Amino acid sequence: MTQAAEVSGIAGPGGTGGSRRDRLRAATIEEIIATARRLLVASGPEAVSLRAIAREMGMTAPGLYRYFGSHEDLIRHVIAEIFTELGADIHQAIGAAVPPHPVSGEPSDAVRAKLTAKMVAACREFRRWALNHKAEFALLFGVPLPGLDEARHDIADECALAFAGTFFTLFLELWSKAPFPVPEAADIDPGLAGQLTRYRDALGTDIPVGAVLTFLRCWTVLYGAVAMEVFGHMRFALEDPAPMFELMLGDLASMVGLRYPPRP
Amino acid sequence: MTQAAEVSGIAGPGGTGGSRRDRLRAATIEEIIATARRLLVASGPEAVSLRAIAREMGMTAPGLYRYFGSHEDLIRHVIAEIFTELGADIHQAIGAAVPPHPVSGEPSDAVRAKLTAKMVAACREFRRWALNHKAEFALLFGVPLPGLDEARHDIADECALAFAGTFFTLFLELWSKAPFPVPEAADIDPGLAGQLTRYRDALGTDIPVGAVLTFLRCWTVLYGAVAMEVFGHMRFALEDPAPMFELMLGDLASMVGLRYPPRP
DNA sequence: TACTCAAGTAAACGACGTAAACTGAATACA
DNA sequence: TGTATTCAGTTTACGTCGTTTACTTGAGTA
Repeated sequence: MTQAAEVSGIAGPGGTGGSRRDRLRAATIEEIIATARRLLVASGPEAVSLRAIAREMGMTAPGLYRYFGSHEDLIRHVIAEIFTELGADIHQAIGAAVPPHPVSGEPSDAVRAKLTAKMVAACREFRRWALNHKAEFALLFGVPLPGLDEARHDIADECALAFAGTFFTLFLELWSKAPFPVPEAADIDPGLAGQLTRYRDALGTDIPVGAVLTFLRCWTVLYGAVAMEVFGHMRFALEDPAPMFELMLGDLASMVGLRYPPRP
Repeated sequence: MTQAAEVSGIAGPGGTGGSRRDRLRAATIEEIIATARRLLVASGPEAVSLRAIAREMGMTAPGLYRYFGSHEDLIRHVIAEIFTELGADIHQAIGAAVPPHPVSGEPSDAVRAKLTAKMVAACREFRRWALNHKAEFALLFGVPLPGLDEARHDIADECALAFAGTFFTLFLELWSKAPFPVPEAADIDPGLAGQLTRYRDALGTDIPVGAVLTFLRCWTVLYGAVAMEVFGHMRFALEDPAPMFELMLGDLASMVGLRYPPRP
């Protein structure tokens, strides 16, 4: 009966639009996630329902329970994939960064110019991606899915950590090639120092805790600026926050001993 | 029939729990919003459905359409009320602020100490409220309801603007009682300067656009720190971000020419 | 050839937002 | 005083959703 229905289209894919997957091959987790992402991008977060995904794949919603324990479980896998992709995207932007103009002066000036270009490229790419992928950004960096208190640890958190690593790797490069002053460990609140030490050890590096602190402060500032703009919480004052983002890049640069915009 | 059902409880409020409102009086918008808020606080944002609100009030969901055009319309009124309440809350915290210890030295030091205490109190109260009202904070400052692009202007935006006024009033006080250096108007990107001028004029003050810029940068930093913490996006590194918030208060203070923590 | 099992489907449950039609009481007007 | 209108809902219904349960089907295997 099922196959009869499948064949009953008068010829060719028939009236349903031809987007049904091959009935003789099982679906894969990757296909499901890819379909969910297409729906997310095309029609926003609330369009990513099990029924819509299944419809898009030519199957029915309960079938998806073979692959995911729940709707939320599926979404968390989507989040994980987006984190990974965004990380790679920013990684590539860092690699492609070049200083805006050749630098005269001492060799260390050239190094700093290159590092500044990388940092600016990473932050700009983060903002650019966020503004071009608002629904995805909201999923990754907006209010979390389950509850606001729950402390889970799943694949999405895993990938979030890896994503943070993208920025942290850049930060390490800044630190190693052009060290900058950071708070003394002795000057940091003991409770905070302990947490920072744990995080540093989890990262597997040996930079001072003060540097880890600086990293997190940079990340907070960057997150605030981008989230504010993407979520439209700046529209009460500003139509186009782009110039303010550039100013914030200057703040960020000075936190890591660089200068932006550079002296021409 | 309706009234018979109302009376059919064996005696007293009966089995439904006694939370039904008086059938002889019409509901009011305020009652509906208050009921929605109770549900929001008690059971999170997804619990605030028209059916649940109506149930709680002893009526049926379509009846609410007499008062609101849609579920979203109702929620936006809830948001507006929360904005107003939060503004009043912070306003009160500012009024109650006192410097941590008596200040010796010049009179201007006492003024600065008082201003610092107010600023710190306002920011701390914002964070405290956010952490104690996560669901409400998410509604106000998370990803907006309709879409991420739409530019609407309704009662919620009205109240958001008024809420910003709470912080801006404080900022004006800081500026007038202890002026601090701000960017020169000539040094600001022309496009940004134009936007800042418009916003300043809408606010009805005559402070320099550089001061408006400083205000918005402070707000961005504060928003970033609090949103990050409330949404749990810092948990990948830190369990308790409270000490980092205190550090950020120091950054904020220095942006407005104050010092925090103060020299003892 | 019969058995097992993965990968689904079909039907159903209780939620949800919303639309349309209807009802009973209060009010306005002749 | 009687009648028309309006208010404040209710009833019913539609299509959506996540999820559960029971059933089917085709492929691989003992």
